[in-house]
Amino acid sequence: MVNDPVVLIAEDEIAQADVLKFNLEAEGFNCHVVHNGAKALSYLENDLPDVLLLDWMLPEMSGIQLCQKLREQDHTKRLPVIMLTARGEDIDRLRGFEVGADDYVVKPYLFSELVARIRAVLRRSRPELDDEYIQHKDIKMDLVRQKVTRDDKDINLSALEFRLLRSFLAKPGRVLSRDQLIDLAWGTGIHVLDRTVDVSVRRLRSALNEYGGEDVIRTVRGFGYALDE
Amino acid sequence: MVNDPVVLIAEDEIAQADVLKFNLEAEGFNCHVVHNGAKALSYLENDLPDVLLLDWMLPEMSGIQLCQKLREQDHTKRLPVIMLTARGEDIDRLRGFEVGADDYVVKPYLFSELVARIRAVLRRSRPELDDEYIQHKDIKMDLVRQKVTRDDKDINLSALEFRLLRSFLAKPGRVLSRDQLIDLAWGTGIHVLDRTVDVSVRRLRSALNEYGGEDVIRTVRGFGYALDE
DNA sequence: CTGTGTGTGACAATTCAAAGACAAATTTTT
DNA sequence: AAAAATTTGTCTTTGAATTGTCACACACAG
Repeated sequence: MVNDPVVLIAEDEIAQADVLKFNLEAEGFNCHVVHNGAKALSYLENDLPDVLLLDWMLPEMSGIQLCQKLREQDHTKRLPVIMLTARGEDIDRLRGFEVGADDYVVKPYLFSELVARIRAVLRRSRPELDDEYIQHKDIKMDLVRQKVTRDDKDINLSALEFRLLRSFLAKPGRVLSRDQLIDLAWGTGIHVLDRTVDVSVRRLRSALNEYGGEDVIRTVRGFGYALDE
Repeated sequence: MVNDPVVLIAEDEIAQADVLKFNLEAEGFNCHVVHNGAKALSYLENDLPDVLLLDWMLPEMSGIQLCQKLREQDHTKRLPVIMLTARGEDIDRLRGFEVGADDYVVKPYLFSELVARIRAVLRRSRPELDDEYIQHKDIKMDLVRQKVTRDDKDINLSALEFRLLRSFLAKPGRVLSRDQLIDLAWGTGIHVLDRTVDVSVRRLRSALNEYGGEDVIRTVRGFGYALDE
């Protein structure tokens, strides 16, 4: 019998950490919570989790600093790290500055997506946990690699188009209003015009139909759009 | 006239409210967020959501106080309220219906459980919002897909015709006056002529009878219209 | 029959979404 | 760091569908 994967959550907001822990445990992860960088470090002296969920903003020692420190220490050098960042917090620094995170998730996140990311990171060390993807008709979406294929041919989507398609795939058939789509694909609190959704849907459509095939997105006049079933 | 159930989230922690909103929207709820009791009250002056998610600890006015206040006001008296409380916060008082919440969820909560509670409360107060389908004789209306079939053949309805038919289906057999229909299908406060209702009913009729079948809408001379039983 | 209320066809005003274009912002390449 | 390529948001135009109103025909009750 294999032990449940262990997740260390480094997050200063107690309420948020608790909700996270509770939900992840229901998904079969074993969680420990620490509320600042120092405690994370001292925890890691004794125990190595399978993955570290690291809030970008931590008191005393920021997520970046902690992450860099981890990369210096021999025993934590290969520890998988997933960063939790708020939108707008300079994500470039994450990639460009070679902080060394394995992945990052932007808040507010879809809980199911976070789980998928964790599973993906774990897959490296524990290959019995497999990849997470969504399929609908001939469209396959790999949540982790951010890749989409249709009829086994690669579809090239921008980040926004990817999130838009993901919103549709999450609830196939359901009519989503433009406002809902903005919340789901752009993010809560982001302000763009209704018409911008139309344009992005058009771009998504034409990307999906690049190699032929029927239009899978149904326009529902006066309401919004839906994925055809 | 949005179709999805509307959830008002009263929670002061922005990050937490955002994650909640994001996830609930992916489940098909339409969410609004307010960050304190006063704002919740003023929101409720104008709009009534289908359910209120209320954090026990709110700045300025606690969740309890707010809830009690809501029970005093006529228009919010029957508003379903789900309390979000931290463990240890005195749940007995909630149970002892001293406060008047319809249900409560203890933080940290399982996201899926919260969704289940919301659905349960919704089922009680507005069962038609929780259903995917409304059916009447050979007419099926799929609310989340915004599709109508009669005798399994697709019926093409405009947005207004859809809302009109939904109004009839919500109260099968009951005679609805033109004014009532205007409130239900056009929206409260919208001004159109009585005769406009007649014309829209005609259009709805002819759409429904496109592939044959009896007229299901009965004219009640001097009163209005009703769905035949 | 008569007057009120409803169905019908027609029409104009309005609303709505697709397409095309373009500039600002972002990312990638050089 | 500069240049090129891509992505993204907005605007305008265009065509089509929807919607509100009217004038007139018809139906029904008294």
